[in-house]
Amino acid sequence: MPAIPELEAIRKAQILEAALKTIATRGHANVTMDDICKAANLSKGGLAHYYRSKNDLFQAAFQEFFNRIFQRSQETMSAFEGPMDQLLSFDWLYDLTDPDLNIGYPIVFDVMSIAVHDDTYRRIFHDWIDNWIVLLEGALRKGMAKGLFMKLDPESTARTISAIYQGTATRWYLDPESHSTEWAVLSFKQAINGLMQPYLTKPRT
Amino acid sequence: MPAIPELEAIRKAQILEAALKTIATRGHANVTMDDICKAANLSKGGLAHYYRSKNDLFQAAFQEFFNRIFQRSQETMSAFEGPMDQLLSFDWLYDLTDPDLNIGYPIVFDVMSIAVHDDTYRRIFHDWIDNWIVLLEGALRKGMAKGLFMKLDPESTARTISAIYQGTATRWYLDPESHSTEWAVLSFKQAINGLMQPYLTKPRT
Amino acid sequence: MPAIPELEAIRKAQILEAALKTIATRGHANVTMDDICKAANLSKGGLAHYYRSKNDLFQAAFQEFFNRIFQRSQETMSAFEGPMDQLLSFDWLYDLTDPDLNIGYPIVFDVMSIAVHDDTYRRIFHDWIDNWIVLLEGALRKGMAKGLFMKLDPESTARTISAIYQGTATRWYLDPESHSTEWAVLSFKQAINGLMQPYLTKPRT
Amino acid sequence: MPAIPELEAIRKAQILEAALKTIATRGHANVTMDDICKAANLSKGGLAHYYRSKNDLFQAAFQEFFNRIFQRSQETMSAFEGPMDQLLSFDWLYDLTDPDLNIGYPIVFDVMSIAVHDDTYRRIFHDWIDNWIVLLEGALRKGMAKGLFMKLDPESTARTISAIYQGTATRWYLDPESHSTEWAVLSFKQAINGLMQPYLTKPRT
DNA sequence: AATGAATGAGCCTTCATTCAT
DNA sequence: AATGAATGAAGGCTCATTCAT
Repeated sequence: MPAIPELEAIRKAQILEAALKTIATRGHANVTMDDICKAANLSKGGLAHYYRSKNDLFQAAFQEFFNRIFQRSQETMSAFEGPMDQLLSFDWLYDLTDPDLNIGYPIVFDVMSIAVHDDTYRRIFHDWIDNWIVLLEGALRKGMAKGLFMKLDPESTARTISAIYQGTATRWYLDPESHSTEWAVLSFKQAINGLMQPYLTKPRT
Repeated sequence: MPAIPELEAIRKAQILEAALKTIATRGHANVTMDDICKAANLSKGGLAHYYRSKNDLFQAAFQEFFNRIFQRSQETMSAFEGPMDQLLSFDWLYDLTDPDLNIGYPIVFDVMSIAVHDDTYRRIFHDWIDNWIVLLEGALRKGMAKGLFMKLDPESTARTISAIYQGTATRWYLDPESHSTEWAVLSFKQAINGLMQPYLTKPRT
Repeated sequence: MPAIPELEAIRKAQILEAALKTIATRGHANVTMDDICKAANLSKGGLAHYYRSKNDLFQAAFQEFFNRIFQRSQETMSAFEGPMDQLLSFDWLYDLTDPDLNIGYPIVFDVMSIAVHDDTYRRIFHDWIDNWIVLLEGALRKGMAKGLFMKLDPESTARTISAIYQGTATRWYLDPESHSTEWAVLSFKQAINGLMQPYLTKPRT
Repeated sequence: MPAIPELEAIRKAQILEAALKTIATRGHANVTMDDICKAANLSKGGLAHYYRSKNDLFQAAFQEFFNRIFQRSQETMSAFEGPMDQLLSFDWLYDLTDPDLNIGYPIVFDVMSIAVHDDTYRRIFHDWIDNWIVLLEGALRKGMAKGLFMKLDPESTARTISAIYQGTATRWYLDPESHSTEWAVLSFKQAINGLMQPYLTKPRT
């Protein structure tokens, strides 16, 4: 009978937060359990009480991160009405003052590099993408229904849009001197332009 | 007075090859010097004779990889004449039977995740991108000069194109079940459509 | 003012039982306090309330075991009348369906191996042996008085008998495929034959 | 190409020696790898170079011990001619100044207690016993052939003799105050008396 | 009386690096 | 040039014990 019933949830949140912050700061390969203990103000044993192993903790932390990001994406998107505005709502990705994003880019790069060799992480990555796709698909379907967008396969198109977002954001994050926010936003707009209004173009084969 | 003057070059190539293969297979964070020794058919001491430290070796290996990739990009591109064909020549990225690419994706993911926390690797990544940009820029300038492409800032456009390539290729590699090669190629074509022939479109603001 | 006055005794019995079962199953070196807690359906703190330390608990458990075994030995022996029958009554040692014996062999092996390096356990072992000796001595004295056994030093002879019992039982337990119960019983009978009726033999020097 | 080809054998012997000495002194459950490193004058890494894990090392050490003991038994026995003298030759077991025996008793107790829960150790124990049995069987067969001993099943009888040896030696070692060497030797002689010359007795049923 | 959260020392193992040969 | 023996620091994990509730 725990004195504080929510203690476990509190501690786990505290630990995951510490883990994400530490991993984002140093990179998952350079993070020790001790680092996380210090960041979480807990002893080794205390941490072990909540997460059996480093692997367990890391997976939980990454999962937690993507849950959070999905939540944010959903909220931000639903703040807009127009389908194109919804697609463009993801320019919140270009704001490093956002605490989620601040840790977000390092985390995403870590997950991708791990996913190459670890199916569990690959799954985590897939799930995040798939969730993202569902959001984009919604906007696309609405836009197509309203005749704003050309009728294309919504899922495929959503995947393209999401890939372009990630491609440009990656550059923007890793080499901001050569890739300004303006460049990123414009690149995206131009690219989906060709995607969403192709009836205006002479399509190349 | 070495018996075989080129021995050093031979050994270094042998070691770098072993390192790249091993890193690509297991991920840089999981590779030990012993792994590389075995792959290179050399002893610890033998390896140490050519690369002072793990860090030195890894940097040299990653650098070697990007040199190779740049070489390949350049060669492949110059096999084409038309500017658009040159831009599209990078669909060799979608062939995992290519030995460079087979290790390429894991290496790139590793480099990006390290680059977040290590300026040396960030520089390696930058340089690769910049080299790539120069190639793309060349095709763009030619296309613009010939009136095939709208006149835009060539560097900025090259960066966009390269980012889109990487964005779609990333998805294609990490989740091939949901991202077919056809999807990747088509996504790219549609995206640069909006980019390269905007005079055919009513640009959105 | 405890609600149930016998609670302490109940809990201690419950804990000792759990400890013995667990130690017998896994070996004392592999048993954690947590293992015992689970077996006893008690929490760490609950257990600590009754036994200050692991060492305390283990000693109490081993002591409890030997008390129980002595009790059993005494009871079984007194079910017989004839001195030789009493000596032979210890063939209850060859019945692993007996719950005491089931845990008994592992416990005895553990105690002996600990006793080598720990005087407290050595004492526990000694006391058990001495108690056993007293029982055997009784039968021997009676047999000698009745003229059934040759007159020898009763204690020394009791120790020999007990040692032979343990020697054969050890083999029987650790390698039953090569040491059948019949072998054990017969070995014992033959051995004490030479011991108890030496007047029938031409003693060797 | 090692400078000293026998280095591995030397180091392994040195490590096994250190391990046996340490285990015998403190008991296997209380021995750390560090203890053994110190006793072997090697660093942790140096030790790991020769034995992958604690488990590996311990098994090798115990195996080494029993090999040595068997060797000794064989040599000692073959120094005698007469079958009975050969059976009695094992009274070298009652000499703790013997360096093998000094560590031998603790090792044997450890092995038995581990064997209860670990089949590998059970096997080690079995093999030792079986080797011992072969030696004793040889003497028995010879004695039976010469008409010195009653004709019994040699293996079964050898097992009885060996069990009695171990039974009495165990007491002698663990409680020397109550079990003198004289007691042990005499106990053994009397016991096998009943075993080997039963034609002189009125066998009990 | 009893819980279980928390501590922190201790241990096994891994591994980059050094160095004698 | 090359080997591989040896070092020792560092990390993940276990676990007996303590203590607030």
